[in-house]
Amino acid sequence: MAENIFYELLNQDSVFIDKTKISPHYTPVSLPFRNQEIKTLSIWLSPVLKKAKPHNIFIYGKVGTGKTTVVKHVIDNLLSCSKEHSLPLYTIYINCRNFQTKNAVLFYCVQHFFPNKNFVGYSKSFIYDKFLTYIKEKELNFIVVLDEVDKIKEREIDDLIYSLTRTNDELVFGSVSVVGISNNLFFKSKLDLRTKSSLCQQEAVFPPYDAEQLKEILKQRVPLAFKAEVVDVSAINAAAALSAKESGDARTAVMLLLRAGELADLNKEKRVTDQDVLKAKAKVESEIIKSMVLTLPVQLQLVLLAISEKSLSPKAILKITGQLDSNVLYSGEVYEKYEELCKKYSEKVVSTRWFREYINELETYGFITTTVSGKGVKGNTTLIKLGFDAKNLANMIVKEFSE
DNA sequence: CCTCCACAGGAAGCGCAGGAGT
DNA sequence: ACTCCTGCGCTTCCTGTGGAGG
Repeated sequence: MAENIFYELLNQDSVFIDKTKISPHYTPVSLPFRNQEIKTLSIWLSPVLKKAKPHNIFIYGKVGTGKTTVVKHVIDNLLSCSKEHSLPLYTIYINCRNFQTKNAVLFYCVQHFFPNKNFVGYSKSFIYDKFLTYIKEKELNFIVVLDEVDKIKEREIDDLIYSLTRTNDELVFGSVSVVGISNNLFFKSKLDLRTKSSLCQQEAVFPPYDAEQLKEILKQRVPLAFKAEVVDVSAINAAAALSAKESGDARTAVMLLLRAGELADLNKEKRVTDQDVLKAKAKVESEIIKSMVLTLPVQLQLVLLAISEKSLSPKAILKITGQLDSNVLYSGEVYEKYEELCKKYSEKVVSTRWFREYINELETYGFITTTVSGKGVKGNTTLIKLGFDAKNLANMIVKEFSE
């Protein structure tokens, strides 16, 4: 009989006892270094316990600073407290990555109110009416958490916030409050002035963790996820230091240890060392890039592929004179490559004008950096430099196209 | 200094999809 | 069911810019 590798994997000694405890999706019971934030948020939301309307709240902080976890934690506390006193509190958590328009958000809420009914096909005004009357009749204190609120389409956001807050004018009892969470610093400046003042009545900023704090967070999680004494102190230190240097992001710190543990299992090692963490780093990085690339529209993927393939070809390295960086490309030659690739994968070719917009977009996403041409180049062109490893990126995208 | 090159980026407009109004 | 309207992605056209080369 052929060997079934699963038996081997199942029976093999693992460094883990419970992998889920070290995954980024796990919500820890205690939230170290966030007591102040929990307290403030609780105070801001506490008016609902007196059936009053809390202010709208806006929370800003980088990825992996515990925003979502803290909010969910506070909401849970609030719910259990209001249940005990049988208060009409109703909360909904929405990740706006999946609901990017005003109607999608309202629709989700109404569907949440009436889980047994199907509202597909009903008009917008009907949905809003249903939303309003439900809150009105039950005299609810309604709190919507809009996570990643910056993902809502630009024109929709003002409308959404306006609709939600306007509801309060129609209510004698009950209320609607919004908790917005964002990791985009520029989000606030894009808002309409009135929206800004209404959404950001209360504001909290979650600072990144430093290396010491990350170390503590990991130390708390490690005994839950790993067998006793298998994780070296140096491994924890390395994971904390690496992610503190990059971003102060607890999510990557946790991911680093998870992947390091998996590497140790794969190599049948009994311990997780700092070497494993270092090896895991490259893996985690490419995972992050991959998830970014996969969410990109096809056309942007093609442009990115053109840039990475062009950076790989030796022609690009030879071409530039003197002191300029060897991996820099002209926008013109990238466009030619892009045209070529479009034909190859039978996709539409966009005009040069729109191609420039694509280039700008890729820069705002951080995939590339661009500079205007200086000396040594005739005319006025944009020089493009890839931010990531060209070979990896190219392989990743090509794989996507040949599914 | 002028002209040309190789673009940047604004303005206007086009075709289409999908929602609103009737 | 039908028109009307609107926003989106894109093209076309155009003016502006700064170095290279005569």
